[in-house]
Amino acid sequence: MGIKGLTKLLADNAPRGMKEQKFESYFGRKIAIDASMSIYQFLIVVGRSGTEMLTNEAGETTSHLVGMFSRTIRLLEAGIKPVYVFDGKPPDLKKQELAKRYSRREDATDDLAKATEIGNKEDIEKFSKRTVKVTPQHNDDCKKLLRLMGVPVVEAPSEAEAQCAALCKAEKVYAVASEDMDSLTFGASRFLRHLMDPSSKKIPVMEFDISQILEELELSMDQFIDLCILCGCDYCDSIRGIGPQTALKLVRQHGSMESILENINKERYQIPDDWPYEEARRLFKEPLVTDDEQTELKWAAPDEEGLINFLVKENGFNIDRVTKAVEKIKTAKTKSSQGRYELLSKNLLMVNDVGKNCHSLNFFKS
DNA sequence: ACTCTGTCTCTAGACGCC
DNA sequence: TGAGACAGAGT
DNA sequence: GGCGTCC
Repeated sequence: MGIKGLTKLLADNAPRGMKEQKFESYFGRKIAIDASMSIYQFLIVVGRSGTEMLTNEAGETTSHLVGMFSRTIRLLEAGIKPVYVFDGKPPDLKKQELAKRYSRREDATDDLAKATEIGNKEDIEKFSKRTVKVTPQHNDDCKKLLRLMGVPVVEAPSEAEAQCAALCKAEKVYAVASEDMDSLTFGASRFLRHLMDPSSKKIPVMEFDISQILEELELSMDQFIDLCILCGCDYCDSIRGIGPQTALKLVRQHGSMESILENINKERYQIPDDWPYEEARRLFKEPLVTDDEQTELKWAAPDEEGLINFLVKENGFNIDRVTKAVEKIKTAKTKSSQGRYELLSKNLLMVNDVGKNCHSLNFFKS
């Protein structure tokens, strides 16, 4: 998934487009997050021991709810306003990639069966994680949870990453938080990695600024998209023998994919038959996203009764934990409700990029 | 020397208690 | 899945 | 920091 080798390419060629930030500096910010990606991680790791997971009385998995609940509280307590974006129907070009993932899961399922037969605990642990799949039920559970928590949910018509980027471009959120580099290819103006990594891991939040990156690479956005397709994306094969370095060189030299295809040595580089680079390009440049100006993202008060019904009664959560969490959400809401502008003007919040970015009112709104 | 490819590896949440 | 380390091959 | 628990 994502764009092959793009992190390193940017680190080497556009270092000024990436900067380390403190987790705390996102106080008051609206941040878009790909929900399915988060759910997937939770299912892999939360409360897992072999094939055993956290479950409710009916035996249904609750790991995704536990993970989503505690992470979201953590974000709210940091004054961050998360927007979770859920996947819709994947574009046809992604079918190949999805088929690959499906077959990998099939392999893992076989490996898991063997390991279970032999009783190899380590292998059971390893392979069971690879069989994880996010189902519509998981998604629905988490939508319900988030709505009860008063956190906005966006249902993307197609790719969640594309919808996140669209929210960012429309300045409805400040940035997209993801581990997936194709957020940049979709045109997110700001992109955060490692936002969720605890400070104990000593990994700082890395903020990517697309306009700075383009400036430094001396590429237009269209050229950047062609660069990403050449490096290798989810939508089509890349050209054998062309990696990040060569891709960057070719785009700089020829300016566009059409020109590259006209000019490169076709003996050395085999272009795949019916290579759908134009379609891939279109999916990055004009992805299917909802774009309703009316939909205002709202962070509402938590529904305590609803949360107790859903989490405690239906899913076996500890009631004290839930009521305490509700208090945390309320406190966090009060604290951050005065907003970023007031805190900045009172000098209660120190950030290092104020002067550079405060030319627009939207800076404070998103 | 540089770049790409394949293969192997590890890794993946959050919290609180000790 | 991704990303780092490494060996090996091609230019 | 290591380790068990969350459901």
